[in-house]
Amino acid sequence: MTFDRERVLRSAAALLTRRSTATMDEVARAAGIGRATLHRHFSGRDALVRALENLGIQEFEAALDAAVLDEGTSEEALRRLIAAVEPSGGLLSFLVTENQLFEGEEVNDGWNRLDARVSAFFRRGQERGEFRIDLTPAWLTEALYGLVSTGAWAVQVGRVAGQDFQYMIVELLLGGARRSVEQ
Amino acid sequence: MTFDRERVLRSAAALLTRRSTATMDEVARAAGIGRATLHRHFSGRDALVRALENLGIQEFEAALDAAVLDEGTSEEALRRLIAAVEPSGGLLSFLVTENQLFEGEEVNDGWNRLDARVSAFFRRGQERGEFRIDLTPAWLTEALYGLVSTGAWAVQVGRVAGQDFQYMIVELLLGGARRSVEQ
DNA sequence: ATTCAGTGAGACATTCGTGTCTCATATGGG
DNA sequence: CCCATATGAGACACGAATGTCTCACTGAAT
Repeated sequence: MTFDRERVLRSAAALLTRRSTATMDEVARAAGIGRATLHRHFSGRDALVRALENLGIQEFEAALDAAVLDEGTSEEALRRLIAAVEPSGGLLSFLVTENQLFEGEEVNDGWNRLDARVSAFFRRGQERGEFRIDLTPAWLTEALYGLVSTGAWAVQVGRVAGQDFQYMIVELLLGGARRSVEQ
Repeated sequence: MTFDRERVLRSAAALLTRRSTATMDEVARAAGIGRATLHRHFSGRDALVRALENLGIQEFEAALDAAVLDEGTSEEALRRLIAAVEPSGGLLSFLVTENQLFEGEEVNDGWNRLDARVSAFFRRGQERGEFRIDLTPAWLTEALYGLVSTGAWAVQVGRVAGQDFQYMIVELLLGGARRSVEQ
């Protein structure tokens, strides 16, 4: 089979999301390639995880771009962001729970850049009077990550229907569980 | 040093939350005991993680009991639950991200029981008209776990002040980020 | 048909974590 | 004060995963 880097990384992400301790051999099998081939393209397990980090950062950044957060109301922008980020949910879920491992410079640079963008988005929303000011942008950012990660996990294990992913996350993040007069 | 099972489990949870791949030796060092002693009390790594699972389940169950969820409004009950669960935040954070590894029966029994209680709480709240009915109890349950876990993590790495833990989680879970007329 | 780059399978040595053991030491009770 | 229990440190073998290598084979381009 011809080597398809993108495909290999996808299946690796899917597998590692389920079992973060999966063997290099298992990762290779899951991708339908031999262990030797896997090693030819990723010098080691670290390199593989690093590549997954970069892929996740790149996809999240692309989602941020695609969502054009400074257009329309903050609520609309958030809905666009969650929609854009959904396909990367599994990968992000893996990275959020695994990012504890690395302290590489470029990786942290990448996350810091993303954090800054998301955080700035929430701050803008607060300044515009669309978001509550008693919840810090840093916390809202973390909560966004957490909910996306939790949502992707819940969908993967079948606790939540895949078609509800966006709605559940956005609605909870925006409106919370309380039943208010507007609902 | 005299062996303190509780203390060892606590430090193990704290360490494993940061790095889930930490060595048995590192776990022992972190607890200030020798590796041999650790092995004397926990026959192996599996047994250690299993003990952490049981401790977490036990603490969460105690928190559920302490919160007397069927007393007062659902909102008050939720605030009590989050307050009661805060001390176990780090441990739960570890278990939530790590429970993917095990498929043991008793462990799953424990989680299923907890899931059922939390889920039933949200369903009751919906029936009483206090919680939105367009978010499923299963999702609210997962979101609760996710936010508690994310919150504990955010506090641990210093992104959120420890004293804000309860407020941030409860407010986001109940009211969301949107600024509404009642705020 | 030939060549050649890339692949899969397997063998191999190495590293690392684990689990067990021994022994000297310390702590605590009788 | 003495004894018993438990601990810490270290040595050891074992197993698993890793990383490297070789070799035969495939498939595609020339």
